[in-house]
Amino acid sequence: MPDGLPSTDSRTRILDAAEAIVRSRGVSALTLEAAARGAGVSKGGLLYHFASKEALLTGLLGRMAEWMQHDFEATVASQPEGPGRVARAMMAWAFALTPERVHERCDRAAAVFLAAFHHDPALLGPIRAVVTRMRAAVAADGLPPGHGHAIMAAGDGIFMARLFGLYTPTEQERRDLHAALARLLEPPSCAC
Amino acid sequence: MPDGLPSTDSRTRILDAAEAIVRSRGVSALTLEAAARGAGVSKGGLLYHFASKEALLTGLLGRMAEWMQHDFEATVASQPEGPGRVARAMMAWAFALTPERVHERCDRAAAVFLAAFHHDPALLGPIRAVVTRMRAAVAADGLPPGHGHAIMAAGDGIFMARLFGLYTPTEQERRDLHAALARLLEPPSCAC
DNA sequence: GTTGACAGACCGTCCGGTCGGTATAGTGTC
DNA sequence: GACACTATACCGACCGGACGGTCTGTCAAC
Repeated sequence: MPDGLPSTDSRTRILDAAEAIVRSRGVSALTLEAAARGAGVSKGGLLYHFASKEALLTGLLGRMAEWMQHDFEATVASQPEGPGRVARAMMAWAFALTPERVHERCDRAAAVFLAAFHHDPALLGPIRAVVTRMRAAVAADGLPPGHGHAIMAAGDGIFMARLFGLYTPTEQERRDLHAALARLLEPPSCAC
Repeated sequence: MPDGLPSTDSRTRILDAAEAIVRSRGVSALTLEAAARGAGVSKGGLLYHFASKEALLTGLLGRMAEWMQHDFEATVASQPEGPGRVARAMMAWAFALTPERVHERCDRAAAVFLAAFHHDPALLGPIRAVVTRMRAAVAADGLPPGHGHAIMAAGDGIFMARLFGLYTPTEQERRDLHAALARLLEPPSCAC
């Protein structure tokens, strides 16, 4: 056959299909049969690769945790060294100039989050580990205490807004938000 | 009979029980039977008051939206007038001195959020309306653009962290976070 | 002929929702 | 005040469908 889209291995296709289902039709639509159909395999085929629904979700989360870790590290590495480096990376991560990529990542993460959390909150363990590492990196960033965490919390907040579809900031609002948070990267105002 | 705890009306008891189930055992444990048992009525009794599961969730959300609106307005009213009043209220709301009350509200909101969202994201409509009003109030607050929204986003972020159990800031971290965000309430630093 | 990679019929359970019933309180009416 | 009727609040057996998971079968490749 001519190599088309389904040339990737079944495992990956199943994970992609599961993610797509949650994104488009919600957590409650993620059934084994639906994921199998989306990946072009039968239910039995899916269960051959993932022995249970929990295994499927674990696979989804593992992939995402790994990707988060790598992507975050890469973003930090792309920032110039010096105090606030990690915080700047955080802002670049959350407010990158190309919103499409941010939204893509955001939506995928949201889908995996919700699906795993609904099945069993304990499944979020790998994500918690990544977040803990991020928080540690932010805290040891050379900024005054709390500043990095404030930026991170704000990033989480707009993530959540998107997760639940609470609101979508306009481009201008995003820029203003970015500018406001950037103040936290500067040294505290002098007392003049 | 001596008026004891179950003196409240069944409707309220059912809503309370549903909330409690989601908080203690997760969204997937919220079944009509479980909620009925928790409220001390039968499944038929529950369905007498809430004709469907969706009606139950709508009731839960309506109650919470109403409470959010009232509580937020009261917090704003408790702040001194002037620029940044709404933003200060936001901070007081998210970082009140008594974490127990914040956590209580936070956990209840989280439970309702998740349950409704899982059933049908469209159910969050009333919450979206409240959030939209809050954002409008924050934007017309007299602060430089973006500053209020940054504070609000940070509050949302720590809410989400608690929602998913990602991390729990220590008391010191909360104070530092508060101090950092408080900088956004001050006029931008002078250029000295 | 053995193994890896599936297919798909089937089963048990669970859950939302229906429905016929019941106890109690209130209301008209003679 | 006895009786019929109605409405409210609730009970719980039952149904139908969906879903996770099992199991047997298939089939090409080595």
